[in-house]
Amino acid sequence: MYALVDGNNFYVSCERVFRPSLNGRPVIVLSNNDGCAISRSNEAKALGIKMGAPWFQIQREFPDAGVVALSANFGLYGDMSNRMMSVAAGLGPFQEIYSIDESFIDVTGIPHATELAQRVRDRILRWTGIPCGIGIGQTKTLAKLANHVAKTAERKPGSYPSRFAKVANLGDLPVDEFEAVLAATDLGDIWGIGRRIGEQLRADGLKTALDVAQMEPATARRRWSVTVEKTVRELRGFPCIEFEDLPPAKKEIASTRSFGRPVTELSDLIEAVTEFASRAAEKLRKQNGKVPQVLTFVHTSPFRTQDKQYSCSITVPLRRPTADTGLIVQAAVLGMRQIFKPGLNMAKAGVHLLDIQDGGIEQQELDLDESEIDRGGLMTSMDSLNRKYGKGTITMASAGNSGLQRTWVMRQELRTPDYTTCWDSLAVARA
DNA sequence: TCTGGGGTCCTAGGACCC
DNA sequence: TCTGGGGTCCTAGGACCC
Repeated sequence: MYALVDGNNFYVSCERVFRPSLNGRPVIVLSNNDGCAISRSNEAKALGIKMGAPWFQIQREFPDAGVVALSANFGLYGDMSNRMMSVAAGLGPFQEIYSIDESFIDVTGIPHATELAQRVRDRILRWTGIPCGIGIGQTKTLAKLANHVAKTAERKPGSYPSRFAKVANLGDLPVDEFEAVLAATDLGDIWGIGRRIGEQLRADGLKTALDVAQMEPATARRRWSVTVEKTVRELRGFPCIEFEDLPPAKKEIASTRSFGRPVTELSDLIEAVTEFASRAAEKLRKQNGKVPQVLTFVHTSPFRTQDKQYSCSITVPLRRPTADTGLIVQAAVLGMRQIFKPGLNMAKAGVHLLDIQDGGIEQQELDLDESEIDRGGLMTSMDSLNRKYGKGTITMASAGNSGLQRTWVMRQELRTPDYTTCWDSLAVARA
C-alpha cells in the first residue's frame, strides 16, 4: 500500500508562502527565459491558462485578468521541497522522492492510514506553508490516481465524493465504490497514459480509467508495449512498478539551455557548451560517476519558421571514462566545433553525459598519456571552492571571462528573492 | 520580439556475425 | 529464374513523466 504526497501547484505555492498578497490571484511561474507557464494557481487554471502556454500569448489573451507572472526560482523551490519532504516522511517508514514536489511513502500495515495522512497534510501546511494532496492505493499507479482524486475533489466540488477532498484512500474501498471512482476518472489522467496513447485508446472506444483497468493485459502489450501492460496491471491492484527507496545513480546527466536571444557565433556556443559541460561534470562527481562519452547538440528555433532550420548532435568518445571537467569540456567543445554551421540563428544547445559508470570501477591502461593523469584532487578543490564562494568562482578558460558580453544567457526579469537560501534576501519583519 | 529542462524506458531497424 | 536463418549489439527516435 502506497501513499503519494504531492504539493498543490507547487512553484506557485512556494512563492505565495513569502508573498501572501498573491493569494486569491491568478499567479503563474514561468520557465527559463520567462518562456512559458510551468506552474499555475487554481485561479490561473480557472481562467483557462494552459500548462506550457507561452507567456507572450497569455499576456495577449488575458490582458485585463491581473495575471501575476514570476520567473522560476529553482533555488527556493528546492529548499522548500526539502522541508516538505522531511515532514511528509512522517507518514511511513520508507519514502521515495519521486520529483521536486512528490514523494511516495510505503504505508503497508500502518493502522488508520487515512487519519494519519490527514494529520501529516495539516502538518505540512502548518510547518512549511505548502498545501498538498495525499492519495493512497494498492500500487503506485493507484496512489497517483488517488492523489488526482484528492486534488480534484477539493478544487472541483461534485467531481468526486467530497470526503475524498485533500486526502483520498482508495485502498480500503468496497469494489463498487472503487470502480465508481475509476469510472469517474478520464483515462488521460492515468499515470503513464500520455497524449499519444490516450488518443489511440479513445479511438478504440475506451474513455475512463475503469475501461483501461478492464482491458486485457496481453492486449495492452501486443497493441502498445510492456509499459502500458504494467499500467493496466497496476490499475487492477498488482504492483509492477518498483518502490525505489534509495534513488538509483543516474545513467545520463544533461545540461541544456535555450538562449536568451539567437546566437550565431561559434565562440559564443563554445562558451555556452563549456558551462554546460562543467555543470554536468559537477553533477557527475556528486554521484561519484565516470562518463565514457559526451553528446553535444545545437539547434535553431522550430518556432522561427522564417529561419533556416538546423539540428545536429554528435557523440564524442573519451579515451577512458572520466569525471574530469577539463576532459569533458574538451570533448564537448570538439563536438560543437564539428557540428557548428555558420550563418544560422541557434536557439538552444546542450551537453549530455551518456552511459555513466560507477566511479569505483577503474579500467586499467598502460602508457597513460601525460595530459590525462588523475586530476581528482584538482576537481575536488574546484568543487569545494565553487561551493564555498559561489557558482563560477573557478571555471575552465573556454567558459570566457567576458561577463557582460555573454550574449547567450537566459532572461529572468520577474524573479523573486532567494528567501530561504541567501542571507541578503531574508524577509524583514517590521514592527 | 517573445515557446523550459532533465530524466527513463521501450522499440524498430540497421550493421554485423556465423 | 532461382539468392537463408538466426542471433546480438547499437543507435535513433518515440513516448512518457514532472
